[in-house]
Amino acid sequence: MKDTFLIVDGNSLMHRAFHALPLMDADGVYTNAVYGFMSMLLKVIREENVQYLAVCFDEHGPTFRHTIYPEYKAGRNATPPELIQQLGTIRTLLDEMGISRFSVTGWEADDLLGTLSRQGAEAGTAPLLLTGDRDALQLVGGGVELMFTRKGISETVRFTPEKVYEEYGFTPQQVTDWKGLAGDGSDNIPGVPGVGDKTAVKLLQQYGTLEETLAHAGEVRGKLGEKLAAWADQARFCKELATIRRDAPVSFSREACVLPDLKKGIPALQKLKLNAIIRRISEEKSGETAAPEKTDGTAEGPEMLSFGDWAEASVPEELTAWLEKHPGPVCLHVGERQATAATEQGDRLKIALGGDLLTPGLDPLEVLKLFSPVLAQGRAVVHGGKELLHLLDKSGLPVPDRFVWDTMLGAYLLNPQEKSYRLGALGRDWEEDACAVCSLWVWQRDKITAEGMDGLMQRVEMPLSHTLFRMEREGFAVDADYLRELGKEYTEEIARRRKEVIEACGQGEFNLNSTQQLGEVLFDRLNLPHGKKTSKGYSTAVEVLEGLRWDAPEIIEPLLRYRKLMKLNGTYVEGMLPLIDGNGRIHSTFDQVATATGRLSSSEPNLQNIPVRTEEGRELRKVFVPREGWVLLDADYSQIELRLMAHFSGDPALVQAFVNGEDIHARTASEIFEVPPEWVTPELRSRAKAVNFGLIYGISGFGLSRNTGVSRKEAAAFIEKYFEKYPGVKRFMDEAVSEGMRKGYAETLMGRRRYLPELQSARAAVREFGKRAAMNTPIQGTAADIMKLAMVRVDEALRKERLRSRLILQVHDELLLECPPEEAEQAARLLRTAMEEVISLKVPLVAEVHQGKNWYEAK
DNA sequence: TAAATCACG
DNA sequence: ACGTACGTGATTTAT
Repeated sequence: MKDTFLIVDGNSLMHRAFHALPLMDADGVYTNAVYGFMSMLLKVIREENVQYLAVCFDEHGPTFRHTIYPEYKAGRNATPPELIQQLGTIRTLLDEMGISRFSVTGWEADDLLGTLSRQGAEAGTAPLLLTGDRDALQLVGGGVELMFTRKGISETVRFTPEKVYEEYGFTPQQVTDWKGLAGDGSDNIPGVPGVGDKTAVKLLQQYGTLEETLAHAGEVRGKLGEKLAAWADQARFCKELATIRRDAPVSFSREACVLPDLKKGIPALQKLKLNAIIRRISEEKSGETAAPEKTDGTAEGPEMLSFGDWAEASVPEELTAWLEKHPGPVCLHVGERQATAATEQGDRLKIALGGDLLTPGLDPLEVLKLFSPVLAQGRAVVHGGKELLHLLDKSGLPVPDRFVWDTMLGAYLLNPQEKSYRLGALGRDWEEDACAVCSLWVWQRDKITAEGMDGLMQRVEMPLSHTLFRMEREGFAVDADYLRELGKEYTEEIARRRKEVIEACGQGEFNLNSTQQLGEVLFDRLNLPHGKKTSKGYSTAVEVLEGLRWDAPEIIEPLLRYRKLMKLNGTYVEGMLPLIDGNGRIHSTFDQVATATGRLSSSEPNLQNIPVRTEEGRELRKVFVPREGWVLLDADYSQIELRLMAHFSGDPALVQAFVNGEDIHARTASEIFEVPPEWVTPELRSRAKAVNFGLIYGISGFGLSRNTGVSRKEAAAFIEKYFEKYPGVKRFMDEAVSEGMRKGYAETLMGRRRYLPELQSARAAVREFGKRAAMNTPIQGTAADIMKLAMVRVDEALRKERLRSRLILQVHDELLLECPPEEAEQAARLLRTAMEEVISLKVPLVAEVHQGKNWYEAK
């Protein structure tokens, strides 16, 4: 694997950071752009395993482009003085940290990027450009890739040549042709008058280059042809202007650009009080011997801030007046006996609720109504916002579309494995009031930024809670009559099968549901071979019973059938019927703070485990229907976890397989069993599939053998063969474990963490579990990140396009929408695009969308 | 409240 | 020499 050489357009990144972050004034020194710059740089350094680093800047004064075209970049707004000041600061800081910095009088940063990336590629590194300037897209290719900053600073999109084409409709080579035709307002490059972005793309798709386009100007009909002919020279000139030079007077050397130990830069960062950056650097490895730090994520907790005396409101006017006097973010809490509000500045207020003759208090609903303006203005800080949204909605009050912060979600990101996310459980013995919310908020926002999770918080978890609220409110229609009908069939057969089993056993009545009693009858009285495990008796799990098929088919067959139907009827029919509301819909709850990996969970009812694997169970999906006259859309990611394994490992064979759109399990079979693709039987493919799953779960020979029935020896051989054929995957798995040991946690692509104290355990079995979790969490967790972001995007797009279609369910890698039939096609397109383009990886993401009149059909 | 079982990704 | 596939929730029985 080549070493990554990160080349940064310093000016571009500073501008992005400056405009993305609020102006922070620490002792009269503006540091928002410096902070944003360093934050971004660190993020990329960590995520991309950067070995070499160079930061390029523009020099003051005219460039060679100005000498041939004095109007170049004319009309631009002057750089604000607060930014100019920070440009100086960052240069000094980079020098003090020992990070190589390039700038040459008369040349722009772009040209330095062009030159260094060419030299870097020639020297055998993998150059990666970091910029927010689209001009630089022309440099992509020949081993050079580009990270484009988007939406402020916390999100980046990676561009390969293919991605450039996908996104813009032209190749990197055509960027200059495109600018020659369409021009560029921000650089004051005119292009051909009357030719805009779209026309330019169309021309280039037909003719390939600017020169070819101009040569065929005669064929182009109408005004466009005339314009092309008339402005041909200007177009050629503009192309030249837009062409980034790759021969600037700079030179790359590994010695000069090697990434320094960032810890050495801490004193320089301290001068600027960039504490969040310092904390992040301190967590990074430095050499081999860095001791793993606190591993449970609970070493330090939030402190209760100090607040002034309680203001008390006993009439609505007092509360309203207080809220109006506090224009910034307000932390809110509505408890059993009192409602409270608090601000970061230390003001607080309480209102007694309920009340009786002796202690008067306001109506809770009334108080909620008085909080309403603060909520509607999006300046509320809350704990458990989704529940509050339901409360507001049910009270007929306006439902806000955003909060400033949700401390429940913050606590989850900081440690997804807390026992409870109740407010009282998070701070030590705090009262559950707005002061607790406020204290948590202030502490969390720094901590989350310092840990690189602000983007995940702001762009994923916070908006997702609103999406989930809407999904829960909408619910999913069920055909209750059909469900009851199925229940009747199940119940009848259950009774028949029960009799059959009891009779066949010949030991009199006993409770078939009791594994203990069943075990006694089967293994003690009838002396069937109790093949497997014991703990408080014998196991009667399906695997065990299946092993007894030949010993006592007259018992086992009806027993298995009984178990199956019992499950279907008990859990899915009996369990679900009471949950249907007056409109024939069920409203599952999506828990956003339930899992260690970042996935959602679903309960009451759990709609994420509705049967599908057997035809019998699958029938149940016919009861899940869209509302009258509408249709269901079902979209699922194809092999997202294996694709992520390909992305993370970068293993060429695996990446290639996905890029080529191959049947991945068949391909794996062909590789590890060393047979030509056309010889791969279903049996071989299915074994390979089990191996692939095993890898995602953190492979072990024993686990694979138990799950597939092959011998341990064979299982071990499969794994060995796999790692031989896909060495990148082996490297990735080893790296995941050692990183987990080093940092104390596993991390996803978007920076979500799961602490792994198991890796420090004295018990080998626990440590082994920790290792498997270290391998699995980045994969499962990143898949969760991606799906969550996709959901936010889909929801956002549906609302923006004013469609009536709505999201109603998520099942980890699958999304369900219900939509009016006339919207189905548009919604399907929107779904697929949003899901596939939510992030750019080394392999394509593929989403398949199906439509149907119930869930059975749509899947 | 825990353990066993089984439904899903 | 440890003893395991990763992540969930619902139901039932037994304690």
